[in-house]
Amino acid sequence: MEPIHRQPLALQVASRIRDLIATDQFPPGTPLKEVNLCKQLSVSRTPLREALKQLIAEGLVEQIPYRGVVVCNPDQASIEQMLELLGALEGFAGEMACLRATPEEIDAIRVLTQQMHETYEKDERLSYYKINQSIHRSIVEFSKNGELIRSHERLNSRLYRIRFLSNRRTDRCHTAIEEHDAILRNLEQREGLKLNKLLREHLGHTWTKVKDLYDS
Amino acid sequence: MEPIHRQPLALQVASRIRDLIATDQFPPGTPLKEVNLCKQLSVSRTPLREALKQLIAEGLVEQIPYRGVVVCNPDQASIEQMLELLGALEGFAGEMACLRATPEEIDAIRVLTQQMHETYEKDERLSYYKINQSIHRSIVEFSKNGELIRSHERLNSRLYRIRFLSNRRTDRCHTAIEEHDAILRNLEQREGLKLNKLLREHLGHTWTKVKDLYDS
DNA sequence: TGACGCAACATTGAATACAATATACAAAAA
DNA sequence: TTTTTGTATATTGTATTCAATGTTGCGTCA
Repeated sequence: MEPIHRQPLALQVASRIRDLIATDQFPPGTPLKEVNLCKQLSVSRTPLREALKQLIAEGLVEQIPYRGVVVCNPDQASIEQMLELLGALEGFAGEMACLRATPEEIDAIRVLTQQMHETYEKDERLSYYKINQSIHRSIVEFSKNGELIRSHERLNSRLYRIRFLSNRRTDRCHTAIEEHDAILRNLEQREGLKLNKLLREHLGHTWTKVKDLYDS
Repeated sequence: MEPIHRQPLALQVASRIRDLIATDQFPPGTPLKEVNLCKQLSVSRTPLREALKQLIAEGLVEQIPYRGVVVCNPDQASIEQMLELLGALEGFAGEMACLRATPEEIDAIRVLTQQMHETYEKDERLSYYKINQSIHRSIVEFSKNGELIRSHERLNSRLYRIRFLSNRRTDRCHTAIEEHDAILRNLEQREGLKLNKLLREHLGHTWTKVKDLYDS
């Protein structure tokens, strides 16, 4: 039988705060005062503090001794570095996926890419964004490397907000679609090295879009 | 002016436990019982629990609800995946280092490589191990990507113990030395792609050595 | 008028107390 | 003898309390 998974309160609290940051309800710089949050979330300070410790370890918030915890406001350089690393991770994952993905898994990517086209045509920003994320996450999963999957997940969650804002506010661009077609093709043909390069460049383009958002 | 860095108790506790795990004083499977550790470290449960939360986030220990925290005992598959990822990170770091390292920084690698030779000849295992670690850490630093540096640091700390044991118990092998010479050469000549490949292979060889240790 | 110092307040850091849950062992029944 | 069940104990999960530290604002003195 499938065992029942329990969620300690601290983990639930951490997830909640993570979402609040990702959706910009807690924008960068927001001070996370313990007593306030306790009341809002109806938990006591101990599990809240443990949740904050976890978010600190994830790099989503930062703590200054005796000054409290605030939502991180990564500068351009940090975001560039994060995207550079994300590109390296996804590129490597793609390379491994070419070796390890099953035909059925590649089919799944094909379906998602098709859906991406449709949402792009209809200019459905949110769906487009989520499908895009699914594709990238799937490729990483198909690398079959659990450590890689977790590392990618953590880093991606820190970039979620900024990419979300970028997707919503910048003009849609067709090159991203074309790149995804190329990604699919190279995955189908198991061209690991090319796919690696392609994914790294793809993330590089994401950076230029995010940068535009910052500069404006 | 450089601000004064304070160390909250929880961070100090986390560092201490990390060391205890790395040096095998808390071997895998050791249950980390809160009240015991409290007394041994002379702190109360709150900072200890916060420290444990951090170690959980790092993947060094795992927690089962209402069952406590135990030191992780990664199986062969996990270690292989971790080393595979570490290779990808270091390879990418090397590639970036070729673009960004200063001549002085490359000099530093040269010195370390020379020292490595000396400790190898004298069969000074511990020094050899530490210099080897320094070289790899330096290359990653010279990538000038803070995110990459931190990711590498975290993953490396989880592998510290197993690599330490491997270094101590397996025969020394000359290919590792030769590989380091090649690494230095390619860094000097800014051959990013070759260095990337080289570092990935180098970590792959580490895996075979660790695997031998497990199998015996 | 400006700067220094003191005091009150706010907030985090740490410790302790209490509740919930799991495990182990023993007793009783089949 | 074996299995089951209940109870005691140990351990974690959570809440509350106390202490340490930082900040702010006001008053006083130069």
